[in-house]
Amino acid sequence: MNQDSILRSLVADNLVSDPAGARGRLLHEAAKLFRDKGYERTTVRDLAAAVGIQSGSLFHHFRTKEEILKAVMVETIRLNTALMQAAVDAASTHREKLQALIRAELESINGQTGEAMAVLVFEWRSLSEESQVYVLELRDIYEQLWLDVLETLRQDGVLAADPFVVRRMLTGALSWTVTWYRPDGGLTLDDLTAQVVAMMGLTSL
Amino acid sequence: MNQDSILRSLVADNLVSDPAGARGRLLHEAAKLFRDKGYERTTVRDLAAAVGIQSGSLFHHFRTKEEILKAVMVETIRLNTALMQAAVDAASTHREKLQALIRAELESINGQTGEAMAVLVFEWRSLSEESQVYVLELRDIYEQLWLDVLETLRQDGVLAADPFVVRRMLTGALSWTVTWYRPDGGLTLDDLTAQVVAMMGLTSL
DNA sequence: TTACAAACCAAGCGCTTGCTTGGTATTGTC
DNA sequence: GACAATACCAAGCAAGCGCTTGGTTTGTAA
Repeated sequence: MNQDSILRSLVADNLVSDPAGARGRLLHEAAKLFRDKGYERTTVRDLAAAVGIQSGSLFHHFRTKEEILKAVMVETIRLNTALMQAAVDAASTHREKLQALIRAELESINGQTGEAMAVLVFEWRSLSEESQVYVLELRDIYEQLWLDVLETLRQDGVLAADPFVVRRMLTGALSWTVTWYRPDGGLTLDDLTAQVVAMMGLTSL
Repeated sequence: MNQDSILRSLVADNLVSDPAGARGRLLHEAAKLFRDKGYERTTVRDLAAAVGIQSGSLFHHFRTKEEILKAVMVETIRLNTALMQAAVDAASTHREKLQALIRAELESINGQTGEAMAVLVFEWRSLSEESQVYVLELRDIYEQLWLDVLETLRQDGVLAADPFVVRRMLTGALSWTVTWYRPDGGLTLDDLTAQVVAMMGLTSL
């Protein structure tokens, strides 16, 4: 299962919009705008212009502006949960599984889905409370993947800290890369992954 | 130099507003509102109401709404730079200096200045570009403190990763605590500091 | 060709926003 | 007690916002 086939499978199940379709294109542009300007500063006119339609026409596809934000977040989580699951499954040892997770999350944050991931981190408060509840449930599945792997490492005696705390620290550390990491800065994602592993004192893979 | 005397000294030098004064109170309330609702969602009417005046009266103290955001950020950085400097100076060994920095930053993020620190992290994009440049300069001083300490640890052979990358990872990890850490959750800030140190494999202090 | 729904446009409504204005209390100073 | 500076209020303006409306085009299938 490579990344493309995972995406296609999700599209087929209607869990993620086809990036080539009208809805998918809008969500992609919306993610870009939301990341660059913030949700509040992005107007429905901006969103409409980005896909070449009138602002009013947006409301044919989405009932409210917030529904667009929610869709961006929901689809991003769905895609990334699937990608993470695949990354874990592909790795064999516990340490490799962690490394695979770190690498995959860095990829999510700084690669194709980067805009949407940044939105997930920084535009959380712009979601209505009920949407937050829904998105949070999806996120729990995603988080459990991490916690399971970290727990095994703890039992192996490789990790000294609490898995729960470690995961939250890693969430922050990895999310934050979106604010400073640039692929063309002489540091590849593999390098970055290695740095994180080194920082945790787990270099001896 | 305890925290209170540091604050008083900054107030005396007019680098930070007196928390008891009109301006200081407004900035404190603004930080709270900006954190809770976001800068864009907070109206000048909200800000005025929080200190019991009319919205128009705000513009007697600040020329624009954005100037309020900028002031919150600038004063927070000034205060925290001084606090960090004191924390480093008070510690003796290299490891203790790092631990002191971590502890101090956790305190900043989750203690008294927590609202303002959260604003600094999450409302960055709402600053005008020229304000960003100014705030960034202040931040560099602050960051240099960290880099110096991390570099010594690297030379000691205790830290395997690049100080620059480590600092950025720590920035993310520590900032992120604002989204999940609650002092009443059975985990003290000392515990949390210990967890971070443990996560970095530096437990043997 | 006809029928019908999905996709879209042009216009604008009602409301909220940041900020301005002209004037009135309050405070500090000699 | 005079006088200015400071702090504030009450009212509202211009612009921009999310979203609605009524009508037109486009795509699809019999």
